[in-house]
Amino acid sequence: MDVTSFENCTCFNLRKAARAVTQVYDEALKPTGLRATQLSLLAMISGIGPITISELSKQMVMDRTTLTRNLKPLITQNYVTMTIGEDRRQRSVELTPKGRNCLEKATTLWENIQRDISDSLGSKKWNELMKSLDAAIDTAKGHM
Amino acid sequence: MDVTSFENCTCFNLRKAARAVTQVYDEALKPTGLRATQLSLLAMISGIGPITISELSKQMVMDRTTLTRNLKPLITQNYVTMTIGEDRRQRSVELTPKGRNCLEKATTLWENIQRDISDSLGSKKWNELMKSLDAAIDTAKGHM
DNA sequence: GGTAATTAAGTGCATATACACTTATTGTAA
DNA sequence: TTACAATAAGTGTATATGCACTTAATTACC
Repeated sequence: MDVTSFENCTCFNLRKAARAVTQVYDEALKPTGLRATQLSLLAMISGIGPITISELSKQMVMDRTTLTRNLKPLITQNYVTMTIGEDRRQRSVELTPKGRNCLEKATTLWENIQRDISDSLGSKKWNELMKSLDAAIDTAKGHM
Repeated sequence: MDVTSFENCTCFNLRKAARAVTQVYDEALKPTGLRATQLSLLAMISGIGPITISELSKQMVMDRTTLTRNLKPLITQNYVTMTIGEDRRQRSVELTPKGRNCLEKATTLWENIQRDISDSLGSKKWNELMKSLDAAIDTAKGHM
């Protein structure tokens, strides 16, 4: 494959795939009112919360200011609380019971679409995709 | 690998990788004033233009309304022209000489970062990534 | 030829993304 | 202890993304 052909742009193809797959996940998650990114956030906070904005942004590989804004609708809907930490510069982010409940309900739908997509891809190709993405993220981090 | 573990969410990992890689490409393209998405658009229009909005949006796997908005800054900067087609519902999109010139200059920078990233990944892993992304896009399209 | 269905594109709204800059707080060194 | 450096987070601005709805033009059917 020709690396220097525009149609093989790593960035373009990653974004294209992200757009396509996000639409499928968003559609599947519609009954929950959550977008794919929001579910990722709830799941991440559930797994490692209480956590600060900066730390969470590192875990998500997401700009800190992007994270702040992505948290906003989740806080408005009372899925997440943001409180001032011991170090008063920090903010501590945590799931509410309502957020945990929403996450639990969304998990079923997520599992369905996640399995659906990985089945369609086939186990081998899905594993390759996951490994390739991890490698791409590592490589990109090395260039930042 | 466990398909039903949140950290292996296909959508989350695709978006995460897209974020990380986009930042690297955007940084590399800074001297041109183009973002990665804008360069993709110029390159695509250059390759297949003149083309209608709907057709271009299909090629980009990008929502038509997203495309309209992404074209705006390129039109403002006079890199792209949008004219009314024979069928007056359609818009015909095309590169200007200025746009072609900008694309040409950006191509060198793009080739550098594209090669840099694929070299870091290694030829084998990069090829796997490209193939996996293509497969993911096809699978997603099948679910839309 | 006229009306209904179809098609092409735009707008309103909301989220997603990140850089540059600012504000508030904490740590450090003279 | 005070002044400066470092750290955590928010805001302004601009692009990126797509759904729901609207407008304009063409096609199809009678």
